[in-house]
Amino acid sequence: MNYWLVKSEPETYGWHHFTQQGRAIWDGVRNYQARNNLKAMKRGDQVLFYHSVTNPAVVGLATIVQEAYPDPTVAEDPGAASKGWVVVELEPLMPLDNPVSLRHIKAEPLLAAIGLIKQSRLSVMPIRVDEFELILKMGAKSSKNDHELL
DNA sequence: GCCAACGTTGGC
DNA sequence: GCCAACGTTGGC
Repeated sequence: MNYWLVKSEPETYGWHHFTQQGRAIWDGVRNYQARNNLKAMKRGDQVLFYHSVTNPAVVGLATIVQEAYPDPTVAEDPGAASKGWVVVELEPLMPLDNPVSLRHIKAEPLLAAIGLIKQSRLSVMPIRVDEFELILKMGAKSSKNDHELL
């Protein structure tokens, strides 16, 4: 099992929209490193859903329900066809009771090496299992970490 | 709105 | 192959 984080701007495609829809085709990724991460995703992998730009925070947990296949939106994107862009499909598992803000992530020494901080512009990235579990713990209801960090 | 980080493009 | 110019992402 692998763990990942994907970013989305809530104004464009937020957690709420995702859960209403029930399933998302993660299309439009046009960065090679992000694409390689999409290709490495396996069915059942767990994915942290992160809101970027507006109130940046991890807001929910999702899972991979369909592994990578060619991005159908490439058809309307002249010049992109040869670059091997792919999509995966995601389904929501659960929201975090307390969204874990970027502020809190930066304040947590155990998360100092997380890709979210190290490579702030990457939109699809792997997460270590210990980082993943800690973020879920921080996002759980009445977490000890909230009191420490707030 | 500004700016830093960083990826892409194109001239040479 | 180098590098300047430019575009995009995303935090603040």
